[in-house]
Amino acid sequence: MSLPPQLVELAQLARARGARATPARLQVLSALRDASRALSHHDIEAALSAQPLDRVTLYRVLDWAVAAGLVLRTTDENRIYRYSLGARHEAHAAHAHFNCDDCGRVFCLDDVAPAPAMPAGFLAKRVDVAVHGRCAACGGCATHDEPLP
Amino acid sequence: MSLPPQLVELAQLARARGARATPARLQVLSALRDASRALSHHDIEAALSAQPLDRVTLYRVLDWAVAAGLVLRTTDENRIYRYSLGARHEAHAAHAHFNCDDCGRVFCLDDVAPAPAMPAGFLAKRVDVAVHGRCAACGGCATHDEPLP
DNA sequence: TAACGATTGCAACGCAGTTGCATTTGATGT
DNA sequence: ACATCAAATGCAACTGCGTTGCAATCGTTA
Repeated sequence: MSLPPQLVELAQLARARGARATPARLQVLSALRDASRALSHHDIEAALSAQPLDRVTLYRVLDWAVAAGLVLRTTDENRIYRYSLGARHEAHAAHAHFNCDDCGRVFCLDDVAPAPAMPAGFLAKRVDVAVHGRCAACGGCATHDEPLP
Repeated sequence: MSLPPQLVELAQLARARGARATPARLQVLSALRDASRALSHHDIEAALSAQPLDRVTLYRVLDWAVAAGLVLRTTDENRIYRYSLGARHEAHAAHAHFNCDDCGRVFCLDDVAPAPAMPAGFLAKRVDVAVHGRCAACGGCATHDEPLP
């Protein structure tokens, strides 16, 4: 069983996490990698329509990928999960994300924003910073494209 | 049909917005006012179990209250709406919220955090800062939880 | 108080995500 | 190459939040 070249890398990713490199996983990861935006469950189903995947299997593959740290899951404004390939962000005391309004992708920002001042008596445990705008790939400010993280 | 004193104020609120001061609305607003935390649909149903309200009516009352700016609706980590009595916050270029992990209430922070540094080519349009922790009413500073580093 | 339109209750629906279980299959040891 | 077995899949049915359509009811205003 020789794998298409664009999938061997993904297969290694899966196996490196102690999981099987199944067609379902490779197809889903591949679809996410090729996507120009963060995909919903429906989007992925549509992208894989050539080789249909069971709804439940897709959910389980996505759960696995998120747990394995291969995929980032976000909740959009309509309370729908959207998935994008990307590194896991460990639980930080503070972390910052960039959400592209155009393609929906999520980027982890290296820079950690300082916590705003708290009113008296308030205890801040974690600060989530979500920056919304346009990423470089979508022409944020008409400069050079940056490679994806 | 005289109104209990604790409801007349709410009735005026409703009528001031061109809406009828119906029992359903007064009960829901009253429950939210008395709550020590942000309530989900279920929480409110439970709080009104003495005088049951149709599920749909509750959804519609809440939709109305949110649209009228009487109630703040947030989505919790499980993609469930939670409602709390409070003023509507208009769209800012940047705004900061404090979410209490204990009571679930949401507070608007006056202080606006500066945007973190953007990678080249990224355009930041809006920065949402969500601080999670414990509010003063829940004893934020009286605990031994680790503060931010 | 009568009338009208806003509001409610009911029933049925839609959709995202989950669970249980029998079957299949990728990786491993021989 | 082949047998093995836990991991992964597919199917079916289910849960739970939220919505829609419509007829009946009720708050407000004249």
